[in-house]
Amino acid sequence: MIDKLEFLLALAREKHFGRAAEACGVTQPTLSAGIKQLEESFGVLLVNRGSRFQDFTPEGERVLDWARRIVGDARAMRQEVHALKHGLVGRLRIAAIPTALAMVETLTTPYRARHPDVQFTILSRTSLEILTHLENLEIDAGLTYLDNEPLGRVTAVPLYRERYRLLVAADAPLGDRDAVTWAEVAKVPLCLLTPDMQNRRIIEQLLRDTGADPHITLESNSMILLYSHVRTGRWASVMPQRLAATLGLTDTNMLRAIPIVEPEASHTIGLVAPAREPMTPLTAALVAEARRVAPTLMD
Amino acid sequence: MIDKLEFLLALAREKHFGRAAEACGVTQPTLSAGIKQLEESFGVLLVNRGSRFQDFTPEGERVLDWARRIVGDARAMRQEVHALKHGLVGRLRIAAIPTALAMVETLTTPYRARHPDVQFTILSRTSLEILTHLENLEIDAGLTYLDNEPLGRVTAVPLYRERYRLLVAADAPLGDRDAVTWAEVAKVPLCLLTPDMQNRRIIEQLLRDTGADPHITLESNSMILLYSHVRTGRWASVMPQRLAATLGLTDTNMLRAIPIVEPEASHTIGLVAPAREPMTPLTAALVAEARRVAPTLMD
DNA sequence: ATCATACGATAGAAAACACCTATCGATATG
DNA sequence: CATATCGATAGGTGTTTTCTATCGTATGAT
Repeated sequence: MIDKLEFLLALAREKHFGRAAEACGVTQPTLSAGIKQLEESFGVLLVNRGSRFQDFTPEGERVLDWARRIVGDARAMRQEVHALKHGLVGRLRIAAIPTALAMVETLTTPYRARHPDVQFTILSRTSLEILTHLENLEIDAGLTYLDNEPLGRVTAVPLYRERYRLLVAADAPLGDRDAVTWAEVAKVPLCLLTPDMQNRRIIEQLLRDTGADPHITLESNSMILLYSHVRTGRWASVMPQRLAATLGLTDTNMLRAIPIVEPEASHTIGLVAPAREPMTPLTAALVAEARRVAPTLMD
Repeated sequence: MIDKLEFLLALAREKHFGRAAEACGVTQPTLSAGIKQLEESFGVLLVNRGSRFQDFTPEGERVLDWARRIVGDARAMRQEVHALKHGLVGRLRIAAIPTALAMVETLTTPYRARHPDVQFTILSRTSLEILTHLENLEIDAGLTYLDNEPLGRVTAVPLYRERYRLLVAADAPLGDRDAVTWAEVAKVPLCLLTPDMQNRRIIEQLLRDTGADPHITLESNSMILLYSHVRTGRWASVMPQRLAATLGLTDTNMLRAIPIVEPEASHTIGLVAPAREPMTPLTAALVAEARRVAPTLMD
């Protein structure tokens, strides 16, 4: 039964019987049969298919919702029992938005000190991807914006507030200022993340709110790429202050990190984890760690 | 997997492999094998047994906790999908403490008007039994005291407050009074419920608090039995006012229902249901009904 | 229109699994 | 010490699961 529900979850992820089967480690007929068995046991069609996967029926969506919960609970149960015997062992899968990647360390370092046998997989993802991956049980926790898009069924722990700075060479236009307005920033050619990133959309919105039409010279989904450009002092960018500090971009002779005002925008970033009660022990420990370090990060 | 968890739940209920197997509709070796498979899959012993069932290991208790949730969710899922197709159909299992039995009608009657295809099984149980049966998924909801013993993981809807009256013949001692004190009641021989009922313990405590040693002439776990005795006018009892009214005991020529004061004791009675989110559709509808009628019952 | 391709359903065989009956061994009970 | 009770074990049987191979259909390209 639970295996069949896993089939259904895989199908929801992959939207493709063959790939879903592969993800589950079974052949396509096996997965097809599994889905059909679910349908027969419920007496309802769950998947609309016409020679290929189309989508889920309303009933299918409901079952999917339950399946996420039941499968998640089953995994949490296994993990908890295992932890009772062997302590906290396993792999924690975390996803973070690019601008928060540098902050993951503030969680993982103390976590590892407490639980040295836990391994980490940390992925760079968009805020939307983080939420869907949380839903699909593909990650255990995420680091993302808490106050913008609706989060869904998650527990959130606020960690810090993202405030924006203009990173620019000291001898470039605006480079001598103690503060700049968004209207002024909008006139400078910028390196930013790609538009699928919420950070980019936030910044672009702030720029547009001034009435200007911002000019994005260079965009990338990789912070390393933006970093390497900005560090030369020949490119400007808008970055969260804390991130720029972590990257050492505020300490160079060439570069200045200038507070941007009017409005003094900020967004809360925090840890999100599935709203399961109780959580898996690994995740619970991460949330505990987050609550512990949050006071040292929030202002 | 889920079937095995059901085995475990049955074993927790019956504390006996053979009876648990019978309850699950399988033979004892099958159930034994199922438990053993769970143990092997977790790599931990779940049940302490030495030639017979003893108890659950700590790990077993944890698994049991998860099993309750997972099995409950699986059932809720089935019911919800079924309800999507066929509307609210099925059987609602309710347990109520004896003094609340007469109030069940205030929920079931409007419920049935809304959902005529739902059948009911209503059992008379002690407040403790109600809570364990809720835990074990043997009932869908209960009617019991909300403000005395700890309730556990349930959602509670207060329905009404139980206040106490002395039921006594008009020509008996105290029969002419407009109000009596608990101290006075303590001197009258009474018919009450058996001591496993919380109502009995509540009333007896109130009587003892006066310093007296109450005299219980007759006790029973059946309200019908108490009713038939009290109705003759030859026996006295202490009953919740609302119950006495429902039974018509306050309208006879012979009998009087006298408010008991000093202290003016009262206890909240309400609907309890498993704290599952979302609930099964049948249970959710019952809780909704309770919230609807509560204002008409509470004072 | 025709062909090629991708996708999911179906058929049939082999393997795995679950469940049963019968029985054993151990431990309480008289 | 005899007996009954309980749960584990053994062995056999029927079902279920899963595999490989193939089919039918829709889609897209030529």
